[in-house]
Amino acid sequence: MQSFTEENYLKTIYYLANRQQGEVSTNALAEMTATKAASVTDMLRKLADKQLIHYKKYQGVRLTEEGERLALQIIRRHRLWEVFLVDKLGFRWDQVHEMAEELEHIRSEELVERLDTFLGHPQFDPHGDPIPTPAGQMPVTGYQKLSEVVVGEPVQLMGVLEHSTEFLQHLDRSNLTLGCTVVVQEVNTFDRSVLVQLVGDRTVFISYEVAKNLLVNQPAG
Amino acid sequence: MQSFTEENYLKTIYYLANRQQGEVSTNALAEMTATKAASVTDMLRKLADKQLIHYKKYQGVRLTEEGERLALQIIRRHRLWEVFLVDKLGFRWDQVHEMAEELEHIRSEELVERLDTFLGHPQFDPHGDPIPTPAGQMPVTGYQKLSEVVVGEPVQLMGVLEHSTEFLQHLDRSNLTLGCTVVVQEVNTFDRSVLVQLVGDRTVFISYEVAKNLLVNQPAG
DNA sequence: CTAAAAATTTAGACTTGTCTAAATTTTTAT
DNA sequence: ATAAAAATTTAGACAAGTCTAAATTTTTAG
Ligand SMILES: [Mn+2]
Ligand SMILES: [Mn+2]
Ligand SMILES: [Mn+2]
Ligand SMILES: [Mn+2]
Repeated sequence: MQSFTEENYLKTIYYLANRQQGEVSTNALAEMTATKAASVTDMLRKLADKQLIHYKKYQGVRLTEEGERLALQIIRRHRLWEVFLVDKLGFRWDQVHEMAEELEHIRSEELVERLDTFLGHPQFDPHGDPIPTPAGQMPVTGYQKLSEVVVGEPVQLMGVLEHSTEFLQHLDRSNLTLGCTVVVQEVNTFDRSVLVQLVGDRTVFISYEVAKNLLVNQPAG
Repeated sequence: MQSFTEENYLKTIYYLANRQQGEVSTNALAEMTATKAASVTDMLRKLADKQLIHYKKYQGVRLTEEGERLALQIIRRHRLWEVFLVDKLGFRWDQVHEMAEELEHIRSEELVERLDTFLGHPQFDPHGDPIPTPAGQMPVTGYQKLSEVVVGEPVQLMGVLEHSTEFLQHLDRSNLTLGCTVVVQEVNTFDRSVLVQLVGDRTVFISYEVAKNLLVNQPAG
């Protein structure tokens, strides 16, 4: 049984490992968890003792199989609670992350599985992130960033890489919602901003900063 | 902002104060929280510093107005989550207490109020306990114990005083569900056990140990 | 290759909530 | 009324998780 803190470290290691190559560094963890490197080192020793991470001093860290299984379980809980908060309680997608940060630590296998059933076995959370399976597998999605899409290709908005309230509210104000279809009309080489056609709606200007945080999917075909 | 531990102490003080007269003792708190008296003393000093309790050394403890408001807020959350677990997720009434012990500490005013709305503003939890108002008022119920009901009076089963899994499952096995109407047919003076007629069903034998933990209401009239 | 910079770990300390053992206060019983 | 018992508090300690400052190791640059 892990503490809240240990669970948060596991989850953070998982995220960092999946957005760089190779081992996760002490400093990266310190920044992400808003603590100091010395504190991270202490925790890494503890997680290594519990066989949840592979850890060699000065060499960075990697989850063990068991550690990854636990991390995915926590992410599953987080994302299911986010679906609950949006679908059932009517929160907006920019309001739910902090509450899910607490709810994800509620410990009961049966609670999570009943919640999953109650929600209709959703595949994605309100931000388009895939929900890991009960067995601890992360579904793979073949999404690419909107910033990499070529002119003329109709694509569907499937997810976001940035989860801050500010970013999500900015998307709302731009009428960009998950599932909507867009066509890139123009890419400015100077600042890499793009002009997109919201199918059945208006045209929207999207900065590179925003475009590189939007995930899209080619519609079938 | 209080820690989980502080919240649990406040809740426990509230419960103990409402089932005895006057001040709550250090030992009673130690037993209820499964800690030692010395630990309780330390916490009482902290809660007194925060003005959540009235505390004089050796003289027992009493909630301040603010302390009571917080205690009732926590009890409100606990009971609403229990309703959610039973009504929405389909748990049995004997399965939900432990999960609610964790869920009650999730901090978000808006979450609780949206949950309340989602559940249809329930007045009672799955054990018949009244749900405190958002403003922190505990509704009063004029229930009496089944052990005090006289022969011949039809009464309705409204709540339980004991919440253990064993007790609740025992009631299930006896076909005693909240809301059912019963008539006491016989009271054995020797052991105070009672024989009751389950209206529209069979006759059930109820020991004093069980009867004194069942709360009933006179049906209108 | 080697010295400076950067990253990481170690040492020692603090906070929260807990404990045991000892001291103190209150209650109970003769 | 007073001694014994019971309840409570104090003293000193510990584990978890954090911090700052100092020491160590690795990386980077010249
Ligand atoms: Mn989130
Ligand atoms: Mn999410
Ligand atoms: Mn309960
Ligand atoms: Mn209850």
